Amino acid sequence: MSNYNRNNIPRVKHWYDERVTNVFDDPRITAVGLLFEAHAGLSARFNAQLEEHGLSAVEFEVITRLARSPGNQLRMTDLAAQTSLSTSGVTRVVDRMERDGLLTRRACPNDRRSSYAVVTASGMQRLNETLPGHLQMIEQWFTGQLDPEALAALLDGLRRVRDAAHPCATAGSDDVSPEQVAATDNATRRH
Amino acid sequence: MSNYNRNNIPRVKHWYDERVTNVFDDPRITAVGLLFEAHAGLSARFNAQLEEHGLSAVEFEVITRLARSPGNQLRMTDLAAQTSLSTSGVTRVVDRMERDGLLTRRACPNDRRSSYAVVTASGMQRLNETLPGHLQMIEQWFTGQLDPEALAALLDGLRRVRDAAHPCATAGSDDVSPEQVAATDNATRRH
DNA sequence: GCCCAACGACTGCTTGAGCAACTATAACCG
DNA sequence: CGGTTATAGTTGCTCAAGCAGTCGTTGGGC
Repeated sequence: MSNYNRNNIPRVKHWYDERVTNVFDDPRITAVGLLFEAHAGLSARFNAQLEEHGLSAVEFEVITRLARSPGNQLRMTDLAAQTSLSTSGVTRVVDRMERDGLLTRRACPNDRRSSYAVVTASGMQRLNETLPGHLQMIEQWFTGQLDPEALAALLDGLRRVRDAAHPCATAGSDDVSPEQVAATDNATRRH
Repeated sequence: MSNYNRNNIPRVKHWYDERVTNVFDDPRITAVGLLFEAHAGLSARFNAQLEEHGLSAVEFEVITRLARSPGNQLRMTDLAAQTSLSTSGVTRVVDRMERDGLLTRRACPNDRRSSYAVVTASGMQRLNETLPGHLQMIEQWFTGQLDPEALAALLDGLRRVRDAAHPCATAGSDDVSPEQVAATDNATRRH
């Protein structure tokens, strides 16, 4: 370590003004803050709308992921891998949603250890009631805030960050090969 | 195909390919997924590094926000407004951090209802140990993933989404007038 | 000065999520 | 086959966080 970088803060790049008033007001922190606050803000908006339909964010994610899977079903483990939940978390969400009639468990014919979570007719109906409003919220607070080029740039940047940082979230899906999943999964999934 | 949009999903716009394979694979959902997965991925990376220094994400946010406030202190309520926590949540985080010697409570001289949370010397030291690695993580997984223009575009887009959707989070800070805070706060803060 | 509404912080209770331990099944291997 | 190991899911325990209710304090109206 030479002496052009006396403080032990990593060397800054040149995409921001170096004259910072306070060490803790680092532009990198601000950048992260921007992403996190955007996320928090959207979450809050979405939660409010989802709650009107009696769904929490995780329940909505679960039912959506099931609904777009073949047969409207997914094995518990695959569901856990696709969501931000642990397997025990999935057990409990499915418990609640089964109690509420949105989902059912179905035994897996080939493997008696596995069971599928399946969306019921009532669950599909709930989703159909919820989704239009949800898409509207997305347009209102997210995609509609930017013109097409800016949005494309934003999504492009997000995709790159996601690809770099995200510890995999598409197990059991058809658009990702299982080997690819197995390779990256479980390494950094949970802190 | 005359009846290709018989479901009640709102009509899609034109910044993406309209030929979707599945109603639930709407590009708007994908866009949100991108943002949320980027957030989740970064969170996981950051948490891992913070945990090495014995800090949770909220604790790090708390101590950072205190450290960049005048006097390394903030009233409990203002701290709550700046973080994603409720006031009772702040009470408990500060409890834990006080127990761990990172923070102290200090009575407010003018208002005996209020109390300040103050960073201790030990807390500042912990922060100084943690911060360099944290900034390095940000560069590694976020800002360093993109060239300057792409990053600027990303941040610009995020800023606009944040400004639209975020229900205020800078109370008690000097860069925002208190009236401005009071006006937007509490309206949509918590679901 | 007195009263009452507003405010700041704290506490009891509940909920949701993760980890670790456990059970049942499957796969592998000799 | 019989035994060992790995996998799928569930359950007990713990912990963090929010809501609602409480207590002390403040400040405005009279």
